[in-house]
Amino acid sequence: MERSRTSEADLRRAILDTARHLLVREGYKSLTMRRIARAIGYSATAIYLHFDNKDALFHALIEEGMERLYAAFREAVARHPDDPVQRLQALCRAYVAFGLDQAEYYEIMFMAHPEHMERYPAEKYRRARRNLDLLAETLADGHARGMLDAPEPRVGASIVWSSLHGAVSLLLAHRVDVRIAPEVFIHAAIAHTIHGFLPVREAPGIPPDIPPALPFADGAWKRFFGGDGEAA
Amino acid sequence: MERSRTSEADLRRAILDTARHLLVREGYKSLTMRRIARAIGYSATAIYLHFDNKDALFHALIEEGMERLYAAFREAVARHPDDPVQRLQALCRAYVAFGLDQAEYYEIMFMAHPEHMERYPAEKYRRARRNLDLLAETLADGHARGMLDAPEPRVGASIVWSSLHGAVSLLLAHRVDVRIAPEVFIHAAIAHTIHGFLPVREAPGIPPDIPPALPFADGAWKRFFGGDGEAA
DNA sequence: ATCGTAGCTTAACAGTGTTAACCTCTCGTG
DNA sequence: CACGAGAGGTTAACACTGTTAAGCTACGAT
Repeated sequence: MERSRTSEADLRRAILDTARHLLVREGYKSLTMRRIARAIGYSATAIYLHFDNKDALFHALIEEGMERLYAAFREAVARHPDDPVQRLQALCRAYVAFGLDQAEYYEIMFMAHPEHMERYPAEKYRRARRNLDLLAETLADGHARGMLDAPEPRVGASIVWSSLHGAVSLLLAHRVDVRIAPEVFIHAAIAHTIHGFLPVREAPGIPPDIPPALPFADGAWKRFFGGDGEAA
Repeated sequence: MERSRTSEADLRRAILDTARHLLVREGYKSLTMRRIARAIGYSATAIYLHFDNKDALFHALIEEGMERLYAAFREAVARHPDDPVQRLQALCRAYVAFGLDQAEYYEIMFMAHPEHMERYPAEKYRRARRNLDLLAETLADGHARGMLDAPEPRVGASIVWSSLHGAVSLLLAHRVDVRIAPEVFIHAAIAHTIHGFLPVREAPGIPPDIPPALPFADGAWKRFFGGDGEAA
């Protein structure tokens, strides 16, 4: 139809833009090949000339999302160059804000079912890793200054991510107790995430460190981790 | 075919069992109406005589899953009737163990896309709420004894859930950094979750409480929460 | 003996992702 | 300039999906 917009070979660009818009405006379930094609005035199969399959299109969108999140993260870091705790808090806020504000982006980035991610090349998660690195550096900084208890920043960064991801995904799925105001929940989630890295004081009945050793006696998750050792 | 098993009108039971087995053995994507039907020797439409639609079948499975989780939770509570911190830890372990051991159950219970949950009657989440109640009671107990800092147990319970859910869902999606051993990550996630409720000590540059007021200056997530006020 | 209906069937619809075959038009080379 | 190659697009089709409409069969009650 009005094919003037995609005059050159940047149809790939048009596909991605349309996919993103469709995702944001119509929602996840409306993101189908035929619908994208119809929106840009091409046939569905034309998409396959630029993307191997729907997964590949998803991966491209995920990379874009990671880039956006990274931009938000860097801005948060730049805003608090001195205080690592404040910086950590700014990062947490940036993450939650990104997740709620760009909900559909977040969904395909972090909530897409593993089935879609099977063929995902682990290579491409480098962009995602940069975001974790910013968290790890902040934790390491705070640990060095004695303000945060994060002896293993890399693990700590994943914990921060994991904790915030839980909050965002439950919010997006509307699974949080209705009697709790969203703002309260968000504030509590961020506070708890940071709180978990603050040094503890001795108190009655509290071991200096949460118990040691293996978290489970029996091999509960062995079945799960038995099959494949790689992740991303 | 061999329809002797479903001699009576408990075909509903057979559908649920088959769906669960199929889910566990073949994975999420193989859980289709036709496949379930074929497995029990009925036609696909026969399922619609016992369930309104696929969502309703999912809901039934979710309720079963919630029941199982509740059983595991009650066992954890019974094992540590005295120490709330130990009890909280046992609950955390039970949750993670359930998530990893019954991965497919966990997926439809907590990771199914909101699209599937649109028509879900909020009423039915009462079973889910009981699990949160056990967490809340434990937090309240610990708070009363000065061992845990959880002034609002109901919020705290959701935070615990949220935190663990993040860990489990990232593990199930194989999204955790490959350089971190799963056992290490799991232990750190549980430890951090509990740690977040331990009283802090004064330290250089750390405010007594993580900052007050609204977590965001601009109305970042307003678009998200603007539309619908109900959740579940 | 007949009617109603519970319980199940087949046929069909509107979708989905994806592939194969074809068509057209431009561009580099003999 | 003529021509073959191939880039970039098309339609038709396959094997699926959830779901609905219509029809069949057999049994229990009147």
